[in-house]
Amino acid sequence: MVTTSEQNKTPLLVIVGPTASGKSELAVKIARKFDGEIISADSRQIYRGLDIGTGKVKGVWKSEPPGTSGEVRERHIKEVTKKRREKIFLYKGIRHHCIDSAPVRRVFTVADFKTYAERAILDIEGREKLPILCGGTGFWIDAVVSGLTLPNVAPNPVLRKELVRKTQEELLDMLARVDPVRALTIDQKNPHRLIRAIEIAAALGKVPPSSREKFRYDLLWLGLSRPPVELTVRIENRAMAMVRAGLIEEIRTLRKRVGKKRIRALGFEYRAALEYSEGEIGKEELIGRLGRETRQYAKRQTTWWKKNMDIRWIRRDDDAFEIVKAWLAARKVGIPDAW
RNA sequence: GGGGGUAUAAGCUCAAUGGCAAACUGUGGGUCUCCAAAACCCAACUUCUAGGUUCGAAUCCUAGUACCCCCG
Repeated sequence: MVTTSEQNKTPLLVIVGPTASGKSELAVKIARKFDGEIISADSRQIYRGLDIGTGKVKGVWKSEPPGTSGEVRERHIKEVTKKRREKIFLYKGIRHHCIDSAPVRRVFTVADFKTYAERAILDIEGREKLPILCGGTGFWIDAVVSGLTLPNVAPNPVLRKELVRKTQEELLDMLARVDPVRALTIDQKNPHRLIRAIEIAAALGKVPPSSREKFRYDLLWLGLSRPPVELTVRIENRAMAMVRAGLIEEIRTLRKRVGKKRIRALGFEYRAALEYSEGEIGKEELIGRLGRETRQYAKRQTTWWKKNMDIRWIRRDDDAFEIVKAWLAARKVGIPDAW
């Protein structure tokens, strides 16, 4: 039997698609069929308390039955006692990772996600299950699967506070002085990026060149696409469903825990819902905005994935099953490149 | 019936001493080394209608149309 390099790598199924395309449900179906676990790649479902506005699946937290996790027995008794009631997030019987992993108050970054997701993949691999990375945040997915190396510089709130007061020109000047190379390649009118680059340069002297690690995974990219009209309808329905499901109540609960500024940073649904709960806009406008802004977002997502030629776009669940089946079979036999 | 006012992009708010018709929202396309549902970039579409004055009109003049206000 031919052993290919692909076989030595961890298999990783990646499922992408615009919001409201139904990729979460597809991922669950695939997980059930092929014995997998899901890693959510969603920059906001990572937070506890953001459920309705993020379209989080209605899973439940359950204590892991004793003995399920092999490593638990290996641990020292004391530690076992402390950690014995490890909780897992289950939806339709499928374990989900990277959901409810951080408090809203904290800012969870791509770098954090990369760490968490990689740990989850190892964990799933240890249980000999198929890891399925599924979500709408393209940047987060790429950071994990394409091995994007992020400079090891944590956000510096003190420096940022100082920098946000500066104009875009001043920021560009500052960056040009410390790192003229990066100043040329950067999105020069984008204050966010300028601040981040200055922050990195302040810590490391200059911004390291963008680099990619070697591929560690044997990837299968699946993209769930919908005809534009159908997606629009799904998005409109989703907007109304969100309000009906209690988006406003969710905002009120959040308001007790964090300030308005933080809520606004949690995405357009939360910005709009906040304005509604403050009486600044009516219900009709709220729903209208949710629909419109979701459509715009879906477009940005599509733009992100457009250039990724590895994605196999499918429309029906059955097509996805076929492709996954063939991929797994090929791995077993050792066909180097089934596609 | 008489008097006064307003009219600028698909929409809304609305800018332009008689001198290249802007901004906002939306729409379409795009960017991406740590808040990425974020932030940013590019593009297309406009002066109510018809005349007149002028080298040149969104702007000044005349008439019309629509809407608003006041007096009958």
